[in-house]
Amino acid sequence: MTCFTEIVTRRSPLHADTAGAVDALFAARGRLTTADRGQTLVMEEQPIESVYQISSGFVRCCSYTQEGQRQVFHFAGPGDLLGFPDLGIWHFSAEAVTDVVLRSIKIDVLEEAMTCNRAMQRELRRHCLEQIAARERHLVWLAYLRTEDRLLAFLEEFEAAGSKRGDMVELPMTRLDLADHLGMTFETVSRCFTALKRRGAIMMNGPNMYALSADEVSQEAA
Amino acid sequence: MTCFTEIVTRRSPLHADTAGAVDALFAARGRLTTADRGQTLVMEEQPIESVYQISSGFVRCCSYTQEGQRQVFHFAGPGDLLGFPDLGIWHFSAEAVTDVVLRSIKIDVLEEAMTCNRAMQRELRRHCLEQIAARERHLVWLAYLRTEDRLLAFLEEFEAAGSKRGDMVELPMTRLDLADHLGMTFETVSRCFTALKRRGAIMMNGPNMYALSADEVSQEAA
DNA sequence: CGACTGTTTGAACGATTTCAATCTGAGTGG
DNA sequence: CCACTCAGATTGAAATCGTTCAAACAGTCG
Repeated sequence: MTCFTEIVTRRSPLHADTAGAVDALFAARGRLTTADRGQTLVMEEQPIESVYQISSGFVRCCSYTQEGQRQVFHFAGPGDLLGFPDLGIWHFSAEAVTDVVLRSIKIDVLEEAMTCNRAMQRELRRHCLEQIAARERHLVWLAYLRTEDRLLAFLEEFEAAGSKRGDMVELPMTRLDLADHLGMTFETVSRCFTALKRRGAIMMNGPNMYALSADEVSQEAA
Repeated sequence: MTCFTEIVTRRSPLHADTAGAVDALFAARGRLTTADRGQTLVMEEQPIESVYQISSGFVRCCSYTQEGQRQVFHFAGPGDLLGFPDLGIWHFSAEAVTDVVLRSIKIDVLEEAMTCNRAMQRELRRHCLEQIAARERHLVWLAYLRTEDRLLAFLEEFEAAGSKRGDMVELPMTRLDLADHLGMTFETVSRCFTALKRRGAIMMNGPNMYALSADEVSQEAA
């Protein structure tokens, strides 16, 4: 119906039954905006004026400690929403990992659209729940997986999120971005890629294209 | 007004302006229930029939990996809510860390109360946002803090959450509970307590009563 | 062809886990 | 009242994993 066919593939199964109301709102009232690689879209603590849906490209959602260390919570891609459970101020910064195209709508347009719209409220609530679930999965990775398996878990989730092109998946982010997401140094990320290749868990074509090997995936299923 | 004076102290500042609607609902329609230490209140994946507010005692919210490892996301105490952003099924297990008293209300009573009640909807949304923020703080601890500071960060947050009694704070949970929360082994938790004592960051009275030392707190403020 | 950014690799060091032993306090039964 | 038991807590020593610091490599843009 709309032009979001490939976009919706990044959504979690949770959204399957209700997805649509928010997409429709962005399709109807979203203003197209662009941002260059490296540009900061929104900053933590700033007041929210608009909320966004990514059309193409990738964004890292992150925050910084007093010591200047960066924690990347999420790499948002096509179809993903930015700013949703937030009230009043952004609770993270969003920075373009690649050139990005997004649709924006004013926050009061969204709030108004949500009033008395049970479907949209429910969609928002599911979105919050999925955010929490994602953070908790992430927490388990950091707490229990050694670095190599942590990276593999990420690669699997990233592929499953729908970023597959043909038989290989392209990583839009650098080793340092991954390191700040996975709680390790970029050297360790690099070493883990090497180890996963050697172990036969993945194949790579250059530093940014990978494919999970079939037996590794079925191992996970078992 | 109600009997929740000391309970509300565990709430985050975020709630300050809107807190009340949900508390009032629990006060009016909540059924008192009890659970013994060790008892599982709700299990991950099970359908939600009721949601809860803790009156007294502590509960650990956690999930288990296939390998049986446990990740404790949150220790919920007096005033805290259980089951809120969830839709349909519990997304974590809740187990009593101490004997617990809680109020429960049927899920459809809550859903009905939320309909057309903007204040309650807003309160729920803030609650979701606070949950996400808490998970993200937690993620930063695991990614960037070494074990000793991770434990200290927890002790500070736990005291700030309002569990202070007199000048000492009582820890209701075991070293293993803490370990599964902080992503380390219980031996390391124990060693960290010893190190923090030696460093002068905390004082202890038995293994479960602690007080943060004043200069350590002001260090954090600086 | 440099210059630059991002990636890979090596070696020494340090932090945390693992495995094992010991200690403490609360509750129980004689 | 005391010895016994048991769960939880503490401590030690060796082994492992990840970081740090340093150097080399690759691809891209002027």
